[in-house]
Amino acid sequence: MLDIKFIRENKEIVQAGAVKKHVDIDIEKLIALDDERLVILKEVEQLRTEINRVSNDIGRDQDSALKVQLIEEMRIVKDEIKAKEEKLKEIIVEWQKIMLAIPNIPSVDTPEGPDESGNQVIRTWGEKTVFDFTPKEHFELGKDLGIIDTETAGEVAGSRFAYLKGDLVLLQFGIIQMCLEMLTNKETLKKIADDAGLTININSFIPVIPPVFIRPNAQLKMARLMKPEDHYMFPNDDLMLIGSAEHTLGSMHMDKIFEENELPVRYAGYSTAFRREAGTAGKDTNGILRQHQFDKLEMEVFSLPENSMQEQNFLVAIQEYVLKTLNLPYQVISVCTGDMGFPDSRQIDIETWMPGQNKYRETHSSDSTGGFQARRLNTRVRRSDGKIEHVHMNDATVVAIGRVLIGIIENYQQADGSIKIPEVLRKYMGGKEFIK
RNA sequence: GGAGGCGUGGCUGAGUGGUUUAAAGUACUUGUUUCGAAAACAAGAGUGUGGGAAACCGCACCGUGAGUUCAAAUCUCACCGCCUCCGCCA
Repeated sequence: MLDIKFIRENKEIVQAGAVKKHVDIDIEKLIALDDERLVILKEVEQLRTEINRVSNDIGRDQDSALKVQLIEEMRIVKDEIKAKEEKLKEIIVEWQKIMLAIPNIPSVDTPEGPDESGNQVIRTWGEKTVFDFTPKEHFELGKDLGIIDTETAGEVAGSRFAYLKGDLVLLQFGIIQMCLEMLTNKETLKKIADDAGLTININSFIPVIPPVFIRPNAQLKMARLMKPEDHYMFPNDDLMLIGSAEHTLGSMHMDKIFEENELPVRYAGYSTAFRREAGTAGKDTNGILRQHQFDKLEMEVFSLPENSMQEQNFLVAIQEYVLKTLNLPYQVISVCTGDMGFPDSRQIDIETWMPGQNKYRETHSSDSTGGFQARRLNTRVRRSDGKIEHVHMNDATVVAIGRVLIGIIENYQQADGSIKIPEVLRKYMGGKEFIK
């Protein structure tokens, strides 16, 4: 959510931002409603002042005849307030509807574009893996090795589910373990920041296993995956399944105030993510690229406003460090206005080279939301001079399990159909060199 | 799932319808004192919102939402959360 004062003073910027994001909003209507809101608010407050003043007199007064008369008068004022408040309520309902529908404004360095075709490659790293045979896709390798079983999962749970088995499971937990060690090691974090040319406060990440259920009310404040059909809903319990750990990490501090010296607060949340994938029927149906259920390690950072841009650069540097450590070729993408998330001011994605498909596929995302989510969540910081303002929030993938596994399977595949285990992960797999 | 209790500012905690502008303590900020600190003493200070250049003024906020009343932290109802006990359970 944006600040109504900011909207009033910068309506051209807000309108232009929405147009770039292809979101329809009616700012003129909002401002007209807001004018009306302020007028009635003032009237209600004036009437209330009168009631407060007279009621105090009534409590103090001993003259019972006068009392009866004043009470009678106040009864009329009360009815007047009631009528005005009802009107006010109607206006606020309409007002909020528009406020919630206004997207965050894209940063100046965000490329403009209609959809993902407008995304720009910022940089690439690593050479595309070279094979002296024709590389296969992950689902074929996975099936032959008995480590991915989508057929049984299809019968048991339906499409877009899978059984991951054997060494692939050990590989998953090895990756997670490696990443958690990295995120809780100040020296490693400092090295990553230094290499990226960032001078930032190195608070290590706090590992979290968050709830996978969330109240729709809290989810609305995160402003993420907003269409109801994107989520698994449990109306009997007023709950929904999260689409990312971000949903329950970001809402951890709603209605809370940080002290300036606590920030940045960084979390690394490990959870299963659930997505209905409505409207993607027929897309990426093979294997584990696009699943209803996948595990993910996600970063969520609360920072001072002036540091949030650096913070996003840091998160991207961490993502690149992970891929470099695994020696997976990738490209970094600046996501354009037509493709970026509703609450984002700047979105950076990373696409990892998938030789089986012969293309880069999205494996990481990094969202800078500025104060947009924090305003909805009412998450603030008390500065050292006592002033209170909204924090800035960043979230970013460390590893999305299905997709990073595909990256390893396809890039590390051997002519005989086995998969070489990246050296850094072998210590988590009993020293094993190959999955075969 | 059943029974009981509780929810007040950063924290502790008083307040059961009307000079309550939410007591007091603590933590916090500033000052006095000191070579410096501690201690002591003094003063200041909640959040949001509307108006104002500012000083300041108004309104709202005691888990959330409705209601009763001239007047609600206080009474009523619903919901949420926490605690204790019982039941069930990895």
